[in-house]
Amino acid sequence: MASPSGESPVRLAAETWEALFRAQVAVMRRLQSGPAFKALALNEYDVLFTLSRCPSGWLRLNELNDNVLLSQSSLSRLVERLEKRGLVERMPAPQDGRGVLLKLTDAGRDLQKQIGREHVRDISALITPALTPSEQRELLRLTEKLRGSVSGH
Amino acid sequence: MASPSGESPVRLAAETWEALFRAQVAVMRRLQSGPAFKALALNEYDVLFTLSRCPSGWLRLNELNDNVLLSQSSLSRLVERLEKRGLVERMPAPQDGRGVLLKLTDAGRDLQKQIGREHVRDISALITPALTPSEQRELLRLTEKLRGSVSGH
DNA sequence: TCACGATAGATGCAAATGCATGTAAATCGG
DNA sequence: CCGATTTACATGCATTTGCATCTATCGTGA
Repeated sequence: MASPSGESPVRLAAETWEALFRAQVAVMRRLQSGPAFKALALNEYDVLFTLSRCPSGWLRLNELNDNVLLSQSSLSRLVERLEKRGLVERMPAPQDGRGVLLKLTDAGRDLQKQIGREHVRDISALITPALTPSEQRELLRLTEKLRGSVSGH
Repeated sequence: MASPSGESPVRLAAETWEALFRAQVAVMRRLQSGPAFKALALNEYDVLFTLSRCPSGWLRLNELNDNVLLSQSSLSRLVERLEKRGLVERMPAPQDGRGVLLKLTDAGRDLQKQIGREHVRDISALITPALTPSEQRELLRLTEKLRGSVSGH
């Protein structure tokens, strides 16, 4: 408890991260206990979700890896599993002989949509009673700003 | 892209969670690439950290499990590993014959402090340039509020 | 053009994780 | 007080993960 947070900038930053991380754990723990995660693990759903948001439909494996908290090799095998289950499709990258392009199959898109709907419902049930719309917008703004600063080198 | 976020409450909540989660992933990815995580995996450090913050020094295994994003069985084995490495000590719970109490050993406390220092430095280097102190305080407040609402049933 | 270093992804292997289940102790209902 | 249910933690086993390494391709400088 007790976070004076009027102290050193270093301490404030650490407390802020700690709070962000714990909130993420608390929400995630609740989400994972729901039925939406039976069919697909978090990281697997995350890959389908990211692909579903991709405008061109195709995404490079290494780009995917920036979004997901997984090592390169684990992502490689995760995608291999998704392919075996018929949820994603692979294609060698046209401009780069090393690369691999990924996209959702129809089955993958359907599954993502279905889980996504449940997911959104669960999230809303957790967030809406916790924060006012105005607070949510502020949290959205701050976390986007943080992410932009951190991943944009 | 495009998050008008003036739409439905459900959509706003989902976008807020998405942003929070991605920010967490982005920061965590950077932290894990640092040298502070060589000695100890995230979840292992997290256990030592939580124990270090515990006022009485002793913590029940199931209480620990609320803080960490791990299944009960995984936490059980993680603690077993930490004990084998001499970082934590176990004790049967006095009031409850089923329970197990945990505390840091001196070696565990030292290691936590050492990694914690590096950790705080890395976090500060990521957060401080991203958000003003005032923004950090607001993010801290919002995430603590969210966590309180979610974990407090 | 070609040797060299960097990058994308795959793979062997050991370690970590989760699910289902087991054991023991606590709690509850009658 | 006793049997049934629940809770806390441990364990067997299959799956997932990460590290180190490998192969193939790309980019670069001489």
